[in-house]
Amino acid sequence: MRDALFRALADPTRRRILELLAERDRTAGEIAEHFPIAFASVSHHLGVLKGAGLVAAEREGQHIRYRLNSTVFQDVVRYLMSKFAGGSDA
Amino acid sequence: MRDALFRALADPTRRRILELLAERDRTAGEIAEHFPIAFASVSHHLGVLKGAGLVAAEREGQHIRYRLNSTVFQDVVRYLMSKFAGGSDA
DNA sequence: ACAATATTTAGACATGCGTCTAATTATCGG
DNA sequence: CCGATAATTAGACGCATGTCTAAATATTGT
Repeated sequence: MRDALFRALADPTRRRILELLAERDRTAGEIAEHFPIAFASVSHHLGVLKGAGLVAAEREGQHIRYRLNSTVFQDVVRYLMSKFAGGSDA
Repeated sequence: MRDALFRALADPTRRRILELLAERDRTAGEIAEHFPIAFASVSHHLGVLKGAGLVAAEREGQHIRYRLNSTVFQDVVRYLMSKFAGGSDA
């Protein structure tokens, strides 16, 4: 579970997708436009992010709209701070 | 740079190593004892962690002592909070 | 200098992962 | 129902990565 999370964060394209979704919710197509790779590849990345719980998807007519799940990020932050950040600004 | 960081965090063995080092500094041998994999494999992981700046190594006689670099963790936390944590407990 | 201990490096191997194209599913409008 | 658009799924391919064994390097003690 935490494993899927960190593995999902390991890819730069996926992190960029997350940043885009942090600005605002977007459809799969809108996201894909931002990358030079094939549509299907972006779709694959979205699946990985969804599997890790980092994003949620909802169909909206012809489109599928993705949104960030910021709760999971807070979990990651808590994990990192509690284990490693070692007290200074944590 | 951030890439190496997140890639380093993606492996569960490496995260476990970091947790061990969060408790206290340890030599490569002490770390390796905690894992069922070959000594050389642990050494490889230590190299990855070092490459990502997450740990530092210092020779100490026959041994090499590893310690956590908590500054880098704070950077990760800051990145995650600023971009994604979206305000609640962040 | 030599043997023993600690650790890394080299090379090989299997599996995982990101990417692609092609095919499939789903929804909307006429 | 059909054609067009949006998105995912399937299958293939190459490269990255985690693991192993064996060899190399470094340090200590005799």
